[in-house]
Amino acid sequence: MKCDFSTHHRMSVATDVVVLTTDNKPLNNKRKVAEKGLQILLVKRDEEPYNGCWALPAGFVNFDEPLLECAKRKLREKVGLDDIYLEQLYSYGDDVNRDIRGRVISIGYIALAPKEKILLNSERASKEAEWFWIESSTSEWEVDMLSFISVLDSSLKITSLAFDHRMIIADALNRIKNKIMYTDVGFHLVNELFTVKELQTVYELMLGRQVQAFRRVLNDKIVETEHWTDGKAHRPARLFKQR
Amino acid sequence: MKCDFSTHHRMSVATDVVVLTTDNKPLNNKRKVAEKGLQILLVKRDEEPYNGCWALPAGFVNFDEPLLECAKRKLREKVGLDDIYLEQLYSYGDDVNRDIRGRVISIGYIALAPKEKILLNSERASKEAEWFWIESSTSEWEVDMLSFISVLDSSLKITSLAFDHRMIIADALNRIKNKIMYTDVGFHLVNELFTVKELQTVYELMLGRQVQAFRRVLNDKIVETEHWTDGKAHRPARLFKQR
DNA sequence: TTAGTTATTAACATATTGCAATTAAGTATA
DNA sequence: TATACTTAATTGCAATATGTTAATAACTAA
Repeated sequence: MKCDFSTHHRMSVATDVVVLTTDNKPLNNKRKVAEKGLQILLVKRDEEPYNGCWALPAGFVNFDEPLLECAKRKLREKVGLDDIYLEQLYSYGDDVNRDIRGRVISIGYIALAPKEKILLNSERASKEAEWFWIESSTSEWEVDMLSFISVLDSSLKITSLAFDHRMIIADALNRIKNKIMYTDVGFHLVNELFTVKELQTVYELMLGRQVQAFRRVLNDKIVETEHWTDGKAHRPARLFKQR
Repeated sequence: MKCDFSTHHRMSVATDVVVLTTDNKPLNNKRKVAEKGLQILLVKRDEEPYNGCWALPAGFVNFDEPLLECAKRKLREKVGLDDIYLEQLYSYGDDVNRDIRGRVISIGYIALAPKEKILLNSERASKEAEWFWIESSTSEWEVDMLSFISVLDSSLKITSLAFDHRMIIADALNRIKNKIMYTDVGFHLVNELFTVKELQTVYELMLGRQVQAFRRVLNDKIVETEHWTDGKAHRPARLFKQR
């Protein structure tokens, strides 16, 4: 059977971006230590379906637009982000009814950046965009175990996200978890200059476990600089950069 | 700017499948040992563009068809394969002109199977499908270094493949290479019962290097059976199965 | 019987990692 | 100023994993 290149098989293609970063959690009464946590950027939808629901920054790919360019554009338009690390995650299109409006194939992307870099552009961000803490009750990033808690209002806990975005987020977290020890993706979540502790925290948050002798393990991926954290507290730490 | 769900952004979506297996290479005059090699299944196109060129088994996704189902269907239709391991690879759509006919997003898939399993269905295979040896002059699967040599006619060496299929193949090989030591994908390339040597060969072909003390490394992934290779040559080898 | 081939295990060196202790350099406070 | 406290960074040791080589086992072929 010849395949005719007509319109009968045309469908909509969208990109969905999982924007991840880390930040200091609010100080716990019991412990004075500034614990770090994982954050994800979500936007509140203002149209059907899922109107009012929180969702990943997403949008349709224009007919003459590269996929990656669409992901970048949506980050620019919806949350004012630019020049951020992006990698393709997975394509979602096995459930033909994943979007009630019609057949939509969605290309998932992962975006990573240190919080400082993102804050620079935050004034341009949409008012409907907000950071949420990512929590998981297991060391695995399982769909059922994921929860999202508002950074601004800890009483706001999202249990349902638009479309299949919960699954996309779980896939993104597992992707990073699986490759962080074997690749250099972790460096996208710290500044150009970073302390060993900062980088270690990123790795441990993604892995959901501690990493022993981190300095030794990462030794050939990082290089000392002559800069130090300013000594406002305790012993100053040496700043490193990626080799 | 609201996104209108009309037809202006609709495009064609296709699946491209990289079918990989291993087989015995023809006996070399100098060495009697039956060396193994990697093979890929390609089909000869019978329509424009790239009419007459070799290409990956591929085709357009129907409007109401899951992506994975489309990949399965194309393997059935074009090369008579069924019940074969399939995993999604990557989606190709950054070059808006990758198909001269219009905007086409292609979802790449990887299919793996031992040659014996594939041969069972070979009678149903298209006459225009053929296995090719995959060679690389480096230990990396680089696009420039890949070459494809016909299994049936060693003088037939493909230097150009249809569309961006050469890149898709390189991506597929690197994907398997990167995950074979940390996952169980390698088992899809051997039979249910296999010798240590057979599994080791699969790993070494994908990695492009030797793996020392393979039995020890894979020890917790395999389990002994009471079956042995039939003693037609030399010492019989114990057959294992996946744990 | 002996040499040749493949399979399998073992022995040893080296590399990596988990774990715990130690030293270093700052702050806070009595 | 002395002491306790906090964080940073290094070191030592045990346990595990891997690279390398050798030894042993089971069969074929001459």
